[in-house]
Amino acid sequence: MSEDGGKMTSLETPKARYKQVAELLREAIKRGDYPAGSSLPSQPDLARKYSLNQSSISRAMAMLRSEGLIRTEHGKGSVVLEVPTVKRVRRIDRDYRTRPTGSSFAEELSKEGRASRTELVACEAVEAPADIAEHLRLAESEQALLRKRHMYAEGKPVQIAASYIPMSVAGSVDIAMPDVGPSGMYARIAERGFGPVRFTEDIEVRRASEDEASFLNITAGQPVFAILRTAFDKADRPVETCLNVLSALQWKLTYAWKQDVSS
Amino acid sequence: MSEDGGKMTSLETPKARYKQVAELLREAIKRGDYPAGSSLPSQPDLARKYSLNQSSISRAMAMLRSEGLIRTEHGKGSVVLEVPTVKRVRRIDRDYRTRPTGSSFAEELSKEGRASRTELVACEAVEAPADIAEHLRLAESEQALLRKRHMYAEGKPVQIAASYIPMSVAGSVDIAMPDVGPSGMYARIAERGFGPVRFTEDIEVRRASEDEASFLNITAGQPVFAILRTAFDKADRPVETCLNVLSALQWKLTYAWKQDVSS
DNA sequence: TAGTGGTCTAGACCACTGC
DNA sequence: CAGTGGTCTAGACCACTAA
Repeated sequence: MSEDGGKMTSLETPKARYKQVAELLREAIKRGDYPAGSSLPSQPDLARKYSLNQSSISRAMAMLRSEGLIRTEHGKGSVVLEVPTVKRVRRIDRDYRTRPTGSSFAEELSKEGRASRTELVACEAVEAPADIAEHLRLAESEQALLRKRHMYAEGKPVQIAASYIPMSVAGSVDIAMPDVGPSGMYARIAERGFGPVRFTEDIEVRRASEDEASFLNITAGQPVFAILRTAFDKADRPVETCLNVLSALQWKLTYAWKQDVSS
Repeated sequence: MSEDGGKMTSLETPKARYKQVAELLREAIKRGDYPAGSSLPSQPDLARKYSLNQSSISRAMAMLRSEGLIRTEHGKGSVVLEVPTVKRVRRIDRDYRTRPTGSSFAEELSKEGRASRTELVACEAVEAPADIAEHLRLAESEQALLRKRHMYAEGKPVQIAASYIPMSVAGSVDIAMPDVGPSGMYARIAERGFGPVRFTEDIEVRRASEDEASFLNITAGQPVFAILRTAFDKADRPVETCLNVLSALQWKLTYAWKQDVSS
């Protein structure tokens, strides 16, 4: 706290008062007065402090919430979130072999010295959602093997991953049984004669659903990356597609590749 | 209009009323009752229609605004925006030669049968912003040649592009003088001995500034892609970096590449 | 239970727009 | 000028959380 020791902090009116309150709180958070994980003062307290109505304070909080700075829980209060903006590196060049999609999640993080953990949430044959089915060119009612994982970095949830493989490619659910990483899956697929040689990644930004927000520890409606990677074999048949969902405001994506201009 | 012909539409209270109003308007927009470009009814009108206070209606509008569905102008009203979600394709494979970064903006669009236009906004030597300077590894106070463009698809603004080239690479401002596309620029740079062979693209999502929102015809604070592509020459020296800003909710990015797993 | 945040009203004032 | 949206208040009620 630098200049707001007293009870009264009169707000002038070049801008809306609730915006000024949001501004002050935003600065206080950046300054470290309210470190990540700590709670902001209650709305009645803030209302008294700034001589404002609770409604106005509530609007200020809504603003910070929509900026992804805080997370509010009914009956409890508002806690400050972390805004790490970490890099997620996906390399695309000729050096990659066994992991043609970029290194695996765990490896990317450990390279940066960050502990990580992956949790298998589901592994079963399902009817794929429409957009997935389209990418995999699934026939009517053809099922796909779904492997859904939750991924954590240093104990904190960061990504939801759902991999779909046509049952005609997977053969049976057993292919994923001794739990293996994505590179392992590609090896299994290759053994069955569907080795991937071409990849596409569609990057979309959309608003997080309630479920996604709850797991990722953000507020519903905040933008998330929905990255859909599809692998094709030599016959240009889609053999796997994987949907990754992660907070768009907290991660950067990096693509890198080499290219001879002369050739 | 399906079920709201009358004046009264009583709102039950499983959810907040302003959310229900937002929901109804959202559906009406999707249904086509309010086509893109048209205005919604005024807030007093809506307040009367739903027997609500103007404040509540205002909250509903704020919600639609934060979803990128409408754009509100003070004293005028709220107009419905378009939500195209068009694909922007960036290919990364060995077929690309003169345009190693993916085809040029104009070409991508024309491939989809969409008219496009590029407007040169600035072309001058400047002090580069800190993050740009870092990517270009600029020495203290070394200037860079800035080429800033505004890009339109079918008359509508879609992208802001700012290319920076170290003056030591560009030689002089003349290099960009007869206005050329990005491929042309790479050719010029190559003639001067700095042909790019390696590229990185950093994809970040952040909230649009007032200026960006104004040009892109979205609301300030809406998420935008900030894509920073950097080109390196054989000596691994950064020779150009280009920042593209475009609405994240209206565009998809696609990366595609080939990869021999066997090799 | 007391404290928290979320919603809503009735009424008010202001700033901006267009005529 | 009238009409628009943006803000704010005072007070109220509710739903949720914790002790």
